[in-house]
Amino acid sequence: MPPPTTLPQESTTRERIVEAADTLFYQRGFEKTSFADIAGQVHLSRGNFYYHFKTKDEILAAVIALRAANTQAMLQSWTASAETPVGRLGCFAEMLIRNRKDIQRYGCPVGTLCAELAKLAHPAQGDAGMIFGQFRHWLRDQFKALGRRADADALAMHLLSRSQGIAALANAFHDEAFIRREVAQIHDWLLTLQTETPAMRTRVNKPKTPRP
Amino acid sequence: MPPPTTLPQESTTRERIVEAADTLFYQRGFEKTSFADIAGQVHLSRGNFYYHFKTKDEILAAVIALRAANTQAMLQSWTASAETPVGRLGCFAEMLIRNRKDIQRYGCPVGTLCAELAKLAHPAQGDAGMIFGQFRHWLRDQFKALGRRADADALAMHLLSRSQGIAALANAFHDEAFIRREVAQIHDWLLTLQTETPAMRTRVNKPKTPRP
DNA sequence: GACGCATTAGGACGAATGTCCTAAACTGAT
DNA sequence: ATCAGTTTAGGACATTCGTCCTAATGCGTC
Repeated sequence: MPPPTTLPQESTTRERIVEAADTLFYQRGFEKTSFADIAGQVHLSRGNFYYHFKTKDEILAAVIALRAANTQAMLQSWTASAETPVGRLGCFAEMLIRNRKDIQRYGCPVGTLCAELAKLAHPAQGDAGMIFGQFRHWLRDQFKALGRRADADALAMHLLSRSQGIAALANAFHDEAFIRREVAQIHDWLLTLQTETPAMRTRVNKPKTPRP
Repeated sequence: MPPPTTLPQESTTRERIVEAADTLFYQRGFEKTSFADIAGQVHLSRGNFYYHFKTKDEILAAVIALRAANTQAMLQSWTASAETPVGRLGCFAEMLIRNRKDIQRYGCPVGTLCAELAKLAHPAQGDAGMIFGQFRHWLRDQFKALGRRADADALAMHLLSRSQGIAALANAFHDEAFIRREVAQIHDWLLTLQTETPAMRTRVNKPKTPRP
């Protein structure tokens, strides 16, 4: 068969492997998930993995790439689904509500993977961090659209940080009410940003409180 | 030898094992740290561990107990070292600055351990979470002393959550400036709490923004 | 039917792991 | 010096891991 410029459907099997690995890496962690675990989920023989993925790090790279693609799609859907920057930022916050059950059980998929890879000093650490970067840049764009050109990145990091903290504690305490309370706070904060006067903005810029 | 009511010095070796395990669990994670790793640090033979600790979970329990004791001591020192509740809460925030190097490399010791144990569905999950509980209750007491009797626990969870988010992102991005910026924000926020009027307090209580 | 290629199954291999046993070494009291 | 109890060293054990090899199978094309 001549090599097609675009992959045909190439990968029913490969995709199923990557999706199973994605789920297992999230639920059990990267290190704890073995070839046998993934093979069991996909009903494949263990040794057969060598055909699709020569090493475990290759699977990890594929999972990170999948998550990056899913993240990009999600960010685009948020961009399309809300008219205003505040509405879009609200979509980001609502993600914590939507995924609250998984978050309480397994934490944030991005945060826990980054933390694990950091401890392993794994080469893919930076690639995993780039998923955070996707959120960061998208959030930054929304804050810029809000008129917060100067401190858009700081605000993006702040909001991302808030979401990470909420996920971490919701996971540790299995506390759904806490998630809802904090997300409501974030919505309130976003509304104050929308209606803030330019004079209030400048106060927030460099070192002091972005009025979280 | 008759069993002394208080342990003598019982444990130079045992203490050294637990301290080495504590460090390694933090830097490499619980699963990734092996008996051989700890033995190497303490210059002991691997098999000898069976004498001191019959299973890896026993070492984990000892490490968690050690961390709980260290946490208690730290909280007491904060209580003693500052006159005002805001000053004490500031000590908590400053911990992020003091430990910024380790946090950037390995994340928060408590948060990353809880996250790992949650994924392993480990029985000691709740014990590790109790270290978060120590911080939570101490913070709650400080907010109560501030006059925030009604929403003290929510404020404690909020501040704890902020610190977790900061640690998570500082770890992912290796960004020291971000830590300093966010900690400065927290200090500013604490000052607003100190000077807030009772009228402003009530607005904050139940569901809406505790004016983070 | 025969060939070529992609895919699969099954297992071998060495290394590492947690656990456990046994014999030696050390220690203090008699 | 002897002895009992504590501590240590060294290695056995079964299991699991990531990796890798080889033979068989499926399948479309000639």
